Amino acid sequence: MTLRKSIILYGIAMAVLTGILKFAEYRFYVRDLSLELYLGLVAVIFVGLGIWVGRRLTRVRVNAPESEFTVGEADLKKLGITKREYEVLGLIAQGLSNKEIADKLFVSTSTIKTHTSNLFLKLDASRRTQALQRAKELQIIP
Amino acid sequence: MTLRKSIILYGIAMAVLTGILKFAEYRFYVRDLSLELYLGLVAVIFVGLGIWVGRRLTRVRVNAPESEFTVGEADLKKLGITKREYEVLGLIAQGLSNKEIADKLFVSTSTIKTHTSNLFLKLDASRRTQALQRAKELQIIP
DNA sequence: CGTGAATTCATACTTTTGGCCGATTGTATT
DNA sequence: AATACAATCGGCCAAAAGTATGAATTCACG
Repeated sequence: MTLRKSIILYGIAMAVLTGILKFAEYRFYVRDLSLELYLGLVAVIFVGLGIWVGRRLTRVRVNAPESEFTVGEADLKKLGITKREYEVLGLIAQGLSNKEIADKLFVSTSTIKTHTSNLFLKLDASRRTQALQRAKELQIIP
Repeated sequence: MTLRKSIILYGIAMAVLTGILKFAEYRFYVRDLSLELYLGLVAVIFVGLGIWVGRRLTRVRVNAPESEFTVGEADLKKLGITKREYEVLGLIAQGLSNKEIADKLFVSTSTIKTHTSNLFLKLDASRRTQALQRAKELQIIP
């Protein structure tokens, strides 16, 4: 998707360049604008284009560190953490109690306890705060 | 510092532009390169300049969020959190139990419980996980 | 020197959490 | 059909955490 966008982008850039050069060719015969003004216009246009391209390029580099929270679904599988367990983990991170989590997910506290117990096994923790710490280390939560 | 760099940057850009326009004025009389080639050269130069400027601009935006961590000692005072309490808060964030914290600080668990209770009051929390969440919100812990 | 804040500790009680058992249901997968 | 696993629930007990209250000590500051 990003690759395709780049291709389209460069295609547009080439088209614009060609168009400007064609216009320049036309200008070569007509010549009623001052050359300085003309060059200034071209310069401004291409500076703008350059900024746009530059931001495109850096946006990739910028988004890379930002999206280091592609919530490693691979890590989740590697640890054997299920969807439901991960959901519960998130709510624990929000500071909710078992009761509150149970109410929010429309299940009993027993179920939440089972999920948390399994989470502790998989995260090698014995307290929720420890589980949060480990989960942060493993970068499976923000 | 960033402002000064920007000023210098724009100064250089203006100088280059002026220089190119002057050269163009000269070219207007000499005219031995094809206009297309000349325009292409200008375009390339200014695209490069644009990219450079664009990256400068984005780099500022990138570095800003990185340095957003200054353990707001002002916030601590505003909340009335003491040094010892903050110390305990940090150990809670590391996933330690009251007993472990007590051992690490060479005090009794009673003391830790008192500190945590006071922390909960000041952070408007009633659980350690909730306290951690609030503390993160207030940016007094990473 | 007194005052207030911080730190320390204890006791008693309630709530929450965690560990350990077992069990049922539904849904894929083989 | 048989197996595996996710999700659900319950009970029981113990440990940890949290609440309330009171009190002793230390230490900075006016």
